[in-house]
Amino acid sequence: MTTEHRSPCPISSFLDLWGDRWTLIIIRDMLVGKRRFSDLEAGNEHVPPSILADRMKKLIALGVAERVQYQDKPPRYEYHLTAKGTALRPVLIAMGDWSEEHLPDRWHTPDWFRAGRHAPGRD
Amino acid sequence: MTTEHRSPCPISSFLDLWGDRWTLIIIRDMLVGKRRFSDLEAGNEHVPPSILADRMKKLIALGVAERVQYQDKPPRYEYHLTAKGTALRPVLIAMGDWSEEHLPDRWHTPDWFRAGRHAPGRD
DNA sequence: AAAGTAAACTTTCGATTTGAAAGTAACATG
DNA sequence: CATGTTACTTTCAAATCGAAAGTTTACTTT
Repeated sequence: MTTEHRSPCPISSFLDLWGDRWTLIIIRDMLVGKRRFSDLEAGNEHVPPSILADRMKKLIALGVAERVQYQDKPPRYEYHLTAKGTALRPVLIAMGDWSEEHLPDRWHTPDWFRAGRHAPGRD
Repeated sequence: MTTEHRSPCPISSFLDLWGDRWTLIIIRDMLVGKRRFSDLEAGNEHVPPSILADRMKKLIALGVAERVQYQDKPPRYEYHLTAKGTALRPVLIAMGDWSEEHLPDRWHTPDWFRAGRHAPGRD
């Protein structure tokens, strides 16, 4: 993966990496505490598994997530965000703020998300 | 244009609208004070004119920009952001902040951009 | 022991989107 | 009257998307 940037502008560079319809939705779900492929796949927006697999490879290649084996007998894996990944939270909050103010009938961003915590029930 | 949202989540709704490689770059340049098609086309990243035309139609349809005729004799038009459009600035700033911290050798977001002003020399 | 379930993916393939290049329309200028 | 400027549109091959089905490995149920 050649991480080529269209210009040295930090905004366009951000979009070079994350400017698509799915990647930041996956990051959102990981910030909420989801770790497993099937969990991420089953979200509200139904990421196709082909796209999810592709994006997880990209996240790992960019150092934003890590793949960890969490059991042996049937080999199973889960994903964790790195600090570089959790640092994306303010961007997602800003996006949510714009939508809540300018689009009708959107959900509210929960306080635990703003505060940097997981969804209640996850840890 | 059916503005269909994948879910009522404000983050995914934001990505339904702006989740691509070009639209927010165009918004960035408009926030910087660029108004004319040729100005927007000539930016650092070189938006193809076919994409620029398509995105401007979308911005207008969504109430984020307006098209104004600024001369008659050869009919010429320019674009202005609405309040709904300028409200995207905090999202772009958050994106830039992430890139400055996590990608090497990016430009710094200028203070006048953070402060909500145009580029020096534009008004 | 055969059948079914589950997790984590991969493969296939038609449809959509992208983006480079060239073309168009309406005038202005030299 | 030839060239330039602005604001686009058209064309088309290539890349990407995404729905559906298939694969692998191992455990669980009948």
